Amino acid sequence: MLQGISRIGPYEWEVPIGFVPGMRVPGRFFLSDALAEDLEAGAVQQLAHVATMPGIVGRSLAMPDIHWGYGFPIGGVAAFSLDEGVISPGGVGFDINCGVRLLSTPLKEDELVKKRELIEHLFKAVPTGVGGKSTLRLSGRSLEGMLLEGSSWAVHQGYGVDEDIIMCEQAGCMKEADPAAVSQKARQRGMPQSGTLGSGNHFLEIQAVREIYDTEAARAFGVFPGQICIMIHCGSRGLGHQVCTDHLSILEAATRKYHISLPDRQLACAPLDSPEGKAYFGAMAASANYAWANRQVIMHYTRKAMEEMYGIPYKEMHLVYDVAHNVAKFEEHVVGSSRMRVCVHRKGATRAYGPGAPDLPSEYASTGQPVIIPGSMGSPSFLLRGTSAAMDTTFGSTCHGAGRIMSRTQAKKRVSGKEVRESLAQRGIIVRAPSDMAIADEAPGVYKSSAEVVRVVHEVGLSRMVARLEPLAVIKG
DNA sequence: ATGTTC
Repeated sequence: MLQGISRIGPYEWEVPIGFVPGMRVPGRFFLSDALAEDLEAGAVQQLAHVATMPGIVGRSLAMPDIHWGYGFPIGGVAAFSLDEGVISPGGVGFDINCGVRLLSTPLKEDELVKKRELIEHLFKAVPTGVGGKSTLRLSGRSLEGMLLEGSSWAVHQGYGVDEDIIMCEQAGCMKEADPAAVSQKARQRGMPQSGTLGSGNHFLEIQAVREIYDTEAARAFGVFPGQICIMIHCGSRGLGHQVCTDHLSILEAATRKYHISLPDRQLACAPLDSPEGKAYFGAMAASANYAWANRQVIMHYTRKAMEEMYGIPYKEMHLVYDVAHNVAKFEEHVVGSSRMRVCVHRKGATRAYGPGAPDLPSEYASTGQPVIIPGSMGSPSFLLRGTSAAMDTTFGSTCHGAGRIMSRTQAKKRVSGKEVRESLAQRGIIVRAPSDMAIADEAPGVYKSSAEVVRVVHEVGLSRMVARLEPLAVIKG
C-alpha cells in the first residue's frame, strides 16, 4: 500500500489529513487485498484532493471500484455542507445520471426460446451506438417535459405504467431541474437521442437469476431462482455530456471569482448558493431527468418486445428498481453528532439507503433499497440491498460496478472484438453490437471482477447481497 | 461517458 495510508480494518483504509496539503477531512476507501494490487496511486491522490474542497464534511470516500477519473476518482463519494460547500461537475462525471435498472419477468430460463430472435428484435427496437438516433420525433415541448419531469414524463407519454415511477430512486425526478440552464447545443444533441442506448459500457442484457443469497429481500424485490430479468444500463447521452462541458468552463471561471484554491483545476466548483453553482445544479438535475426518461423509454421497447415474442402481458414485467451512478443530490445525513442537509456527490457510486430510510417505496421499507450492480460483459451482475451501515459511514452509498483496469485505447489495441464475441458465444452468451470494435474495449479482462467488488461492500456491510444474475444475451452500444 | 481530437 502507498506510503502514508493506514489500514484500519480487513477492507478499510484511511488517508490521513496531511497526505496532501490542505485536506480539511480525512479520506477513507474500501478494498480487499486482491483489489489493492490494482489500486492506482493517482486515484488515491484524487480522493485526497477532494478532501481539500470547501465545505466538505465527514470524509472523502471511495468505494472498492475506485479508479482514476476526471478530477474526482470514479467510485468517489463526497458530501458538502449547504452554507460553506460547493458543487463540482467533476464530482458527478460527464455522463450525468448514468444508471441501471432491472426489469423482472415471469419467464423462467428454460422458457427463453428464440433467444437469437429476441436479441435481434431488441437490437432493432433500441437504437444503439455512438450517435445512435432515436425513432421518437420529439418536439421542443417534449424535451422540456423530459428535462422537468424525468420518468413520469415518459410514463405519461405511454412508455410505462404508474408503478414504474416510484420504483426509481427519487421517483425518477429531481425537482430542482432548471431547463433554462441547459444550452441550445445540449438540447440539439439530446433531441434526437431519447430512447437510445449509447456506447461504451452501456448495455441491455438478458439475464437469468442463478443464486439467491437473501430469501426475504429477494421475495420483496420479486426475484426468484431461474427467472429471466433484463438489465438496462445507460445515461444522459450527448445532452448530459454537453451540460458537463458547458458548465465546467463556467465553473472554472467561478472558481477564480470566488477565490477557491484547488490542487487540480479539474475540481472546478462553485459555492452551492452562488448563481453559477445553482445553474450547474439545475442543468445537472435536468440531465438526470432526461436519463431517467431515457431508461424508461428503453424499458418500454423491451417490454413490447417481450410481449410480442412470448405473449407476456406488459404489466407482468415489473421494474425492480432504477439506480443512479453519477449524480449530486441534497440529502439529510448524520455528520458527527448532528443531522444535517448536505449535497452528496456520487461519481461511479450507488445510493444504498437502508431499512426505514426516506424515499423508499413501501415494498422496500423493511429491506432497504435494491442496489443493482452491473457486471462487465460476460460476467455476473448482482442485486443487493442498502443498509444502515451505509447510512452511518458512506452517506448511504456503495459501489457501482466492476471498475476499469485497461483503458479503452489499450483494449482496442490488444483485444480482438471478434475473438471476444466468439468465446462468449461458446459459453452460450450472445453479444449483439454495431461492430466488433465496440466489443473489444468492453471485453472481460479489461475490468476488475464485479464479484470481488461486491464481496467487499457485502463484507464491510455497505450493502448486502441478495441475488446473482448471469448474462444470456447482451446488446452493446 | 462523448457528433470517441472544437
